Amino acid sequence: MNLEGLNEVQKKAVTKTEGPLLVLAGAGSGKTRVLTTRIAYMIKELGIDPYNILAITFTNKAAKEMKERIINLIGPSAYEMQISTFHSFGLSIIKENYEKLEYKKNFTIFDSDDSLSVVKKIIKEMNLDPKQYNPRGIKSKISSAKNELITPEEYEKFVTNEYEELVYKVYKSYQKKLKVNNSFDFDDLLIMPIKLFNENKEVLKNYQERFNYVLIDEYQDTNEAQYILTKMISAKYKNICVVGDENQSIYSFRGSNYRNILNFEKDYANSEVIMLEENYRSTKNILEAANAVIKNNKQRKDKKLWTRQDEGVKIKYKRLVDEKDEAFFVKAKIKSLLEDGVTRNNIAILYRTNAQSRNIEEVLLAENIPYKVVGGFYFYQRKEIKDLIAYLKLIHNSNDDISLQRIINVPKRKIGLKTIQKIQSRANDLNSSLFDSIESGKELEFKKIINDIIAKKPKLSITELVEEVLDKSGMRQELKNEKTLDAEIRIENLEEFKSITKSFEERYGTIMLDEFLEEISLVADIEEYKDKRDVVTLMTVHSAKGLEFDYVFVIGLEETIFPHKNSLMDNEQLEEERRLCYVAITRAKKELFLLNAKRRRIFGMDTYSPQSRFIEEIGDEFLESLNSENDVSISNARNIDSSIEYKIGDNVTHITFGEGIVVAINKSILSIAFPHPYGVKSIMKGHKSIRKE
DNA sequence: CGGCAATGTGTTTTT
DNA sequence: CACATTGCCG
Repeated sequence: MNLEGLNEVQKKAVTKTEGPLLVLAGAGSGKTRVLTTRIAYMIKELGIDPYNILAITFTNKAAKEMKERIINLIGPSAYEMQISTFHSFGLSIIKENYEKLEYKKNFTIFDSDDSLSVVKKIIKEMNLDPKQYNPRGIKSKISSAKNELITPEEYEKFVTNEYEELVYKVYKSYQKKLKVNNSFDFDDLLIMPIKLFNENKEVLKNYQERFNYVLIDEYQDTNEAQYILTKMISAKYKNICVVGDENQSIYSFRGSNYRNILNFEKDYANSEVIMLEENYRSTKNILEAANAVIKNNKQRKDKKLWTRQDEGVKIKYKRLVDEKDEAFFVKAKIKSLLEDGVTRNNIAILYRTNAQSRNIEEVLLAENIPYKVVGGFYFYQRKEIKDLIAYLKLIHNSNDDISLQRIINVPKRKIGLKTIQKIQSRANDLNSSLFDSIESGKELEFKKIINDIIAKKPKLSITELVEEVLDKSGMRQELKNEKTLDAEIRIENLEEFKSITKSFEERYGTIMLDEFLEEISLVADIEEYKDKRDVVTLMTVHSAKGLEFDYVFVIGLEETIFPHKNSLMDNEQLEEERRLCYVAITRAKKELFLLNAKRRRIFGMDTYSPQSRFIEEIGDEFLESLNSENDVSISNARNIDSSIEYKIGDNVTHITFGEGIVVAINKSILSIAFPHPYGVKSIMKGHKSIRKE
């Protein structure tokens, strides 16, 4: 096993395999390399069975990457290893033990929207005004409680006011509903294994024996449930290695607690601590800028990253007129980088909120610069896709009342509120699911459709099953009848869904419905199923954690955006924004551009914000301002050939997005439907990026 | 029951 | 601005 090329500290982190180990790994300190080498070392040098190793990462992407890198190091035996996110690890335990949890095999997983629907429904049933009691707020309270491992019974004890009393009632009923629906929400994927282990010590023992080597990445982002789960699994052998950096803790809104990492030494006796402080990623300027920002946080261990690298060029800062100008600046800069021979894969644009991607997309689109948006909710969030998935969920688990209610009248079957109330009350009387309680009326026809598909299911592939649903449900026909552009796009999207199922089948062979539903509920990011292309990357700073790029643009550095307005009042939250900024800066290897806009349209309203405080915190030493007194907008240049006429239905080819169909024309703007995952894009008539067939 | 217009409400961040 | 929800009419 070749450990050359690792520094002394890294080598130690690789070879100290027994007992508790805390690796404090600063940004860019070669953490992933250490982790993968460590696992390879354990298997190859020490002969540890990969089956006995559990590695937990924070995102599916990280899990996938880690697995690939280990396979490169040691070959296919790495497939024996469990490398997954906390949530998919939890799910795998649930799958092996659903009976002990008193669930049926065909359980489903509720996504955040499903959970919200349940809460809304409960509030309605309690005859409360959802305006007065915001369902989102209540849902988030419930989720926090669950992640703190507080049961409804325990929650009741802490109730101090009317609102908490209400949350308690909703929480209790929420849990009951999940159970009746034979379903788990995201939080359950962590909690249920803990419950299982508490009630079945021998089950826990089996997992402890199996996973006698445990590795946890991004430990600073673990919440209470994840913390306890980790502790339980590793309690027997205590061969636990956690890796993290409290300066990069950015998920407290999800209950994560960076104190878990600070307390590690107290939690595990005889633990060893290794600090990786040499940064191999960024230039001195970038690294020092990051240090300058983070030192403003009071709550942190004092540690400082250093690098042997050159100073590099100063960070560029530019304040622009508005968000369009900002996007144009990014585009212009990217173009010149590309002309200098930089490849698109080495460029990223980072932002605080998902909504900010839009302006950038429009400009890149018009300029034929291929890009991908990572993590956007894009596809799976579309109505028609969610409807289709609801059909699949109901077919899989007929107890899923939430899915049933979503689609019982999709397409329109003249089943309205009255009918649903009727079914509901019969279901209550019979103590059955909505689906089982149906025995007459229009709804019986719906039931028949579902039952027919269920009967055919064993003989069908997922793609065929989807086809069957689109066909027999009447969804496709209804959209076809509409003959609107909107409907056409929806049909396109549904067809596109089949290309996902197909790529699944090509990749994994025959896949069962439950596996498929599982996958799409846990891996929301469609980019994961696509081949790597040479494109510019757009994503939130949160999604960028763990990644690196030669050239990084951070946009929207304004007070109220970054730091976000909701965080300005609370110092704890402000410090988290600052850590987020630290993450953003440290993504860059060679050059960093910081941008903001004087004026920005938010909710259709013009808003004016001063520059982000983080700009000043970096200071002139590392920062070069590109602002001058007489700045003018640069966003008026356009390249259009107005002589080309278009009509709806025209086939066009876009250099980046391939073949598309014109689905709408609004003055000089064309709406063109492109294949998945691009969807419908707006492009100027006659723009040089498109060619009429 | 469906359709349409009026009204209102919201965006941090993600498994 | 974009969308979801509500209220009213046929």
